[in-house]
Amino acid sequence: MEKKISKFVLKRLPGYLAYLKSLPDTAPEHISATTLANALGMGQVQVRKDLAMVSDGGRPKVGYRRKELIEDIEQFLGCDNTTDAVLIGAGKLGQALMAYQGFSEYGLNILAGFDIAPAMDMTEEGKPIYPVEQLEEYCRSRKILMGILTVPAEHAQSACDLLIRCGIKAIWNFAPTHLEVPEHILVQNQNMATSLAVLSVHLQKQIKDEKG
Amino acid sequence: MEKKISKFVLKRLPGYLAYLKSLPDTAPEHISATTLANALGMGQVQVRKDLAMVSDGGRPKVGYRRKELIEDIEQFLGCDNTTDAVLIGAGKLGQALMAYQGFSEYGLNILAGFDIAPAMDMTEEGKPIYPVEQLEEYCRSRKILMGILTVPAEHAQSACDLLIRCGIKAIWNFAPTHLEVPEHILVQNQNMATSLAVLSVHLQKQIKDEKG
DNA sequence: TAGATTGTTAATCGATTAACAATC
DNA sequence: TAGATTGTTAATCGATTAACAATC
Repeated sequence: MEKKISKFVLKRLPGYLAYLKSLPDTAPEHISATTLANALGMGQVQVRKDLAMVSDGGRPKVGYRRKELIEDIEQFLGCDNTTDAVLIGAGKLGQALMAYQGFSEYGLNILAGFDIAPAMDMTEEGKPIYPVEQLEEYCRSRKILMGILTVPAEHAQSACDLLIRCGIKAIWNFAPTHLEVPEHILVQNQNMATSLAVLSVHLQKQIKDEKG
Repeated sequence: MEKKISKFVLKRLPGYLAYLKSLPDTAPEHISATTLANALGMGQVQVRKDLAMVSDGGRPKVGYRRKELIEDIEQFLGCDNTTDAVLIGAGKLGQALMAYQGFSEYGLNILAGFDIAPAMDMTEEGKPIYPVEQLEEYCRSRKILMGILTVPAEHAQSACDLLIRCGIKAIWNFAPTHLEVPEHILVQNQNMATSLAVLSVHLQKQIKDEKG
């Protein structure tokens, strides 16, 4: 399975996975790309092509074995081996993320939070929150590669630089700012603003259409 | 400004806006697409084309008047007139979103939260949390058009249906599920799983490259 | 005028879609 | 065999990029 996969495909995979997992055990053992496409409101061909990238378990006439397909997608996405991560900025959002159980489904494990001035030394769920001074030692000793950034926009760049100094290779950025990073570091922006823009423009059009 | 804008452009606009706003008052009055592009690590041509979609204030040799450009983007994105929204699912994430100040920058105002079994009757910041039974009356009387969905995945579809019955036209979905909606309703998925997928695959590759 | 910067028109690139052949 | 479904090859579509003309 040594093909290069496009980001578009990659972003659709979690959708398939979530749907497949949501099916009850009583559901048929096999599922076709067509069925999946209809359920998710997508084109048949696209689903089939996407699945072909990560699995070769598709059999004409019957489709894919559900369990096998789930495993194939999970393996591709790396859900099977968990990634440890640290979170920087243990405010409301940061704590919400640390508390969220669902990440384990995708192989993410937030070990600890860090903050300039921790308001408490652990979350309600018992995850530790440390002062940032301890970040480097923590990351180095545990070989952490992923950092989650939930600090205010004005501190985002310096927090980002710090993470990189600590050996982090991938940053999940919740701050609404552009981050300047070296080439080999990946920043994935979880930018609320972009989603809001889409919604907002849609609503404006909707309102205008109603009037006009 | 009656052009049809692509979603790709739309999603880049908030980035420009955030950067422009982050500049201090002492910064030069004019800014060129080239400068913007370099600052955000993008192509010059793309920035120029994007800006041309929302503003005609660009002057050869000098660039855009910063303030004017900010206004133009804001007007396009509808940041100038606030959108009222309700939030359904007042758990950790829901409360974090209700508390977040930054949305007002983009014209979003979360009026109230709703929950099946509210753990409290307002957030720390003083925003009300009501039982879901009151959702319809609340939305109808205030003509709310936007709903934010922060319920667990298994309740997402029913909560979504409820929002639509209440007259909501646009849904910001934080639940990791596909939602089935009528044609005229817009669902914008703030899907953490897709971002995670991108990060995860990048890290896997990184690790493999180091070994190999 | 010369140079910087804009906006436009054409070329490239990649993703999606459509048509078809292969297979159980 | 016939039909459903897969995977592949070609066509379309749209976004990005490159080249250029226009303007201050």
